[in-house]
Amino acid sequence: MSSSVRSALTPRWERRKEARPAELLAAALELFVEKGYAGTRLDDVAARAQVSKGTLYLYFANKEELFKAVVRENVVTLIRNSAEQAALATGSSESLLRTLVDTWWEEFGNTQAGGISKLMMAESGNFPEIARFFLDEVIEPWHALLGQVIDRGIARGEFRSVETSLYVRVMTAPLVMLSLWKHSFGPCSAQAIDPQQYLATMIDAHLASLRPATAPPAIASSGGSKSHKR
Amino acid sequence: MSSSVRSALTPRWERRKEARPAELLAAALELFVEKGYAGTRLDDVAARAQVSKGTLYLYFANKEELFKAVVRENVVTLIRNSAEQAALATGSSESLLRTLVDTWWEEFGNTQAGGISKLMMAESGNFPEIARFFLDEVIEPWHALLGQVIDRGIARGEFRSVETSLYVRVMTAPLVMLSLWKHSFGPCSAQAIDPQQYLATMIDAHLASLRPATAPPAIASSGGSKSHKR
Amino acid sequence: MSSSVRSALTPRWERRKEARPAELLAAALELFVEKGYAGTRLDDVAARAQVSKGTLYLYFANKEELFKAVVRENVVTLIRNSAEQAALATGSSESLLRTLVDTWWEEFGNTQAGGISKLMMAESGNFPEIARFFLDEVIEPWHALLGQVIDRGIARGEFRSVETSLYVRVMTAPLVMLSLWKHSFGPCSAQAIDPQQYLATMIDAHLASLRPATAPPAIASSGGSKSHKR
Amino acid sequence: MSSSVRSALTPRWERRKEARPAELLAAALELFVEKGYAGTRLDDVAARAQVSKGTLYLYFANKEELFKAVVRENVVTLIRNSAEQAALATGSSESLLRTLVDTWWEEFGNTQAGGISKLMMAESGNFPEIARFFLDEVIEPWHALLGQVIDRGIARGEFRSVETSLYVRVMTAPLVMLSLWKHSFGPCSAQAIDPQQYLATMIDAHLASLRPATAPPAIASSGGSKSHKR
DNA sequence: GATGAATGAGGTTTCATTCAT
DNA sequence: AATGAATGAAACCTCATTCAT
Repeated sequence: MSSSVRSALTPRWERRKEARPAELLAAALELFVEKGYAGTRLDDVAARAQVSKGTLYLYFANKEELFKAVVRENVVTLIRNSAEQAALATGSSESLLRTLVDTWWEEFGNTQAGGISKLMMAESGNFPEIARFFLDEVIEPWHALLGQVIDRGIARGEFRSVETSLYVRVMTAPLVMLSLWKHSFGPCSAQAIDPQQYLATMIDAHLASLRPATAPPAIASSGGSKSHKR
Repeated sequence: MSSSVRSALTPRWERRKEARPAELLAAALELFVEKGYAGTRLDDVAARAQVSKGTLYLYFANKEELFKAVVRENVVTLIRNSAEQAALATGSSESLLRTLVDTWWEEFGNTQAGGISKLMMAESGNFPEIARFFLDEVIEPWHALLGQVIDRGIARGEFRSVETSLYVRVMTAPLVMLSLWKHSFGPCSAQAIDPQQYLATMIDAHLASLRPATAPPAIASSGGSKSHKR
Repeated sequence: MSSSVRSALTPRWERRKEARPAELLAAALELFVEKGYAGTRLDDVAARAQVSKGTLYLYFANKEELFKAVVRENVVTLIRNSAEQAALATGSSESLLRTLVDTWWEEFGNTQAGGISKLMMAESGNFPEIARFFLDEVIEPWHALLGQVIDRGIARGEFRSVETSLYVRVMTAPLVMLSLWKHSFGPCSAQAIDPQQYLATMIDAHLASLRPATAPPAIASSGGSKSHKR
Repeated sequence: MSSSVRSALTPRWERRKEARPAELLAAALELFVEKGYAGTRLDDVAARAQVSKGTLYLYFANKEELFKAVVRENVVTLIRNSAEQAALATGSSESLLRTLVDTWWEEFGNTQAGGISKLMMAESGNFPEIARFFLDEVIEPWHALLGQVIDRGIARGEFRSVETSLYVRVMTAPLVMLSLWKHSFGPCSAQAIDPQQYLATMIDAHLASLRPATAPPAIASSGGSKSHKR
């Protein structure tokens, strides 16, 4: 409410001023993801954000800080997304898992922010501090969230017993790889992967894997993979 | 004949000369993996190989060619390894899969060359040509090899029917991620992942997933994960 | 209008900015002429223009482009000069020729830009494109201009008939050589050539050569060389 | 005589040894003329002479000395040639001049050594010492020789009186320019100059110029240009 | 707040020169 | 005498960063 009032009274240039950091971060994200940290020139970031190079330095102390800000900025979005997921705890654990995976792709993996993962993979060695941050704020929460759902399934007898801490990693790997692929080999590869089919294959595999050995609920198990085509 | 005589008499520096390219490539691999392409200075490569900067240029036309040579050099080894695997096609498909995964880790993922994967993820955008090469010479052959084993299992009734082309990707993802992790977040992460347990979890999950719905051979299925300590 | 106002108010550094390219080109011209293309270091060009090395690259993409710009910049001046000459078409062809030669020396040969000729001689092999440019924009126009005057003399019966296209080259050679000499052996040679006397000798020789066989105007013929003061 | 005896007794490799410097100088000459001093790499010189780079240093202390040797080597030949010319002092001064010019072209201007002139023009600033040498050993002797012939013509009443010291320069300029052209703009220029016609034009012009005002020997004067075949 | 011209440290690359064999 | 691998100084060029306006 207050924001709408302010926007009406705020002169155009002042609104710009407040929008600046976001514009700069957006431009920087694109370029960092596309070219890597070292390959990104601040000249280009400024050009893409349509400001002068000097302006960048009004908002970010240096390239490193800009990079960190890009990661942090997009990481908070991720956290927000994954936190939202945590709420929806109704229904079967199977459907919960399916929803979680689908949402992950829509809200994160398929987002420009998904490129953040590639960035962190490539640059974590050079920015341990920010890697730590990403680990704490994104990876751990995600593992926790996913682990909760699996533990819930085990507790309710829907899933067999597994070592959750490892299983979440195994299950997450195909998700992250899908995102990485999009930003790395994807453009080079002739036959593109269809994300929906890939995700369906992955979730079906794991639901099959998690089904208790003596499991009778075979009704819903096979439906998923067929219905999930794009 | 003369060559064998020569090798006995060959002076130290001449033997060095023949070893030089390999030494340079080894030094370059380490640094590229550690610092990334742009972050690696040729000064440092030369220093680590204990030669002068100029010597690098006797063997590689420029930094880009050095990079390509590093990838190719380590890639041919991979190809050879994965090709060797293809030969051993006896026993149950389950044990074949287990062996394949174990060997993958020992021969590639846990090797310094495993860092190549991280390199390619990070730099494929800047070197499309070499990315294509990696795709053709490593990824595709691996997918084909893994696919053959799965298809074999399906044909023999050991596995349920799956879309192999997608399944191999889903199954490969945790392997690659394990390797990536080691070179990215690994050093930052407090609690290290135990590779053996991780691999056991992954292979058990997929064997469970692949087991036919009416699967009777439940005897051997669970043993794997428990026995793979360390 | 605004521009004239601005120039009065324009701060010092801004006026510099506009003058920069010219200052850089001037410094570069001096050094290229003095040391040759390869012998000229961009450090020195920058130093002579009292800017940093990096500033050069704000205005010229690289050394080659700087060189080309130097030639082009000075070539347009030459063209302008030679074009001006074309206007003066009154009086005897003899006096026209004398004026042309004198002006050539004053406006071109004796100018710093005269060093351009030396540059082109030395570097035309390495810069065929720019050589072509020089040929089209300087040499050809000059040959055409000189040829017109000679043809005029022939048409008016003042000169004997000669193959103009060749004659202009023969006549131009001593001019160019004088200019080259100044930038090559001149500094080494003990006894300097007096340009005025040299040019007088040259023009007298050619006027004598061009005089029709049955030529009666012997009065003025010998006077020229003696009367040329200084 | 002694040389033929020696060549018979000298083993092949020893003759090679003596021939080496000449081969090296020949290779160096070609490259210096083609690429200029700085543009010539010793690697290429060695390669063209089919020896290793180190071998060059057995014969020449460094690049500069090689350059000087190239100039000297080719200059002594020139001197010898021009000295030989001095001997033949029979016949009319006109025919002497014609012969001198023709021989100059055949023995020097049209020779690969003619490229030396271009070299000296371009590099004299960087090698004052060698420029001095060239001046003393080539330019001065040539001027002297040409001056003698002109003075002889004046003394015998065949030529009008001119300031010889300047006239020789004016007359030499077209010769040198022809040689320079061949190594500079020649390859760029569409319509090639025909050397014979050019030289005929030049010599005819100067013979016409030198003819005494009351010149009666009009019989032979015009014939030259027409009779110069090819 | 915004600009963009200017800087200069630092990287890649070249090539004359050396020297162990 | 001949080699050619190795060197390292020096050149070109880039780009993050500063600062006067």
